[in-house]
Amino acid sequence: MSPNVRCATDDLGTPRHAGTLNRFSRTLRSPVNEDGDASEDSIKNLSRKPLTVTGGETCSIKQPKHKPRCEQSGQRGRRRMKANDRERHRMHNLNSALDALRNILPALPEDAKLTKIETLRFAHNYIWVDVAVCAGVALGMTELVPQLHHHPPEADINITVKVQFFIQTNSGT
DNA sequence: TAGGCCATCTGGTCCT
DNA sequence: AGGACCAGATGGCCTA
Repeated sequence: MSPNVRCATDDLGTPRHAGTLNRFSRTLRSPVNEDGDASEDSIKNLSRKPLTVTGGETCSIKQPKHKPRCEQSGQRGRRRMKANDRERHRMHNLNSALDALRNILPALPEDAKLTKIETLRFAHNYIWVDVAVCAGVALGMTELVPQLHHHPPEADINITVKVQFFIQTNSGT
């Protein structure tokens, strides 16, 4: 089942998306593999240019951001570097999971890549409408099911609210 | 050029 | 003690 789910307009509250909803026509920002593997991206970013940073635990001078702020030596330094490594790996895993989620969402134009927040909101909407369709079928609201698939986002909100209301009002019978 | 998104570093907190 | 998780800070990249 692959309902024509769209992101609700109010789910994308950032000014960038407000009104236009043109995220699907956006060009691909980073060269992630077509398989959704972020490894290439990660490699690219690991080799980024040195950055500068202010402040720090014991260092107040500007230092490259993607290098340790302070000279990592001694046990403390080793622990910090190990922790950084784990954190990097953890975030890569998180990104892999997001890519997997992107891959199972309804097809998008090839040059579009949902951002993290868009992916989560899209998935949320996708699940919600899917549940609403199942509930509508189960409750005999067959006239609403096609609308769930074909109405614009604004209508989706109204319909899902209607379904929710219907479920609530009929749950006791 | 501003704003959005992102990766990374970092210190803090909680848990085992 | 060490690992997992989190949030803040920072700066690069990209698009409008």
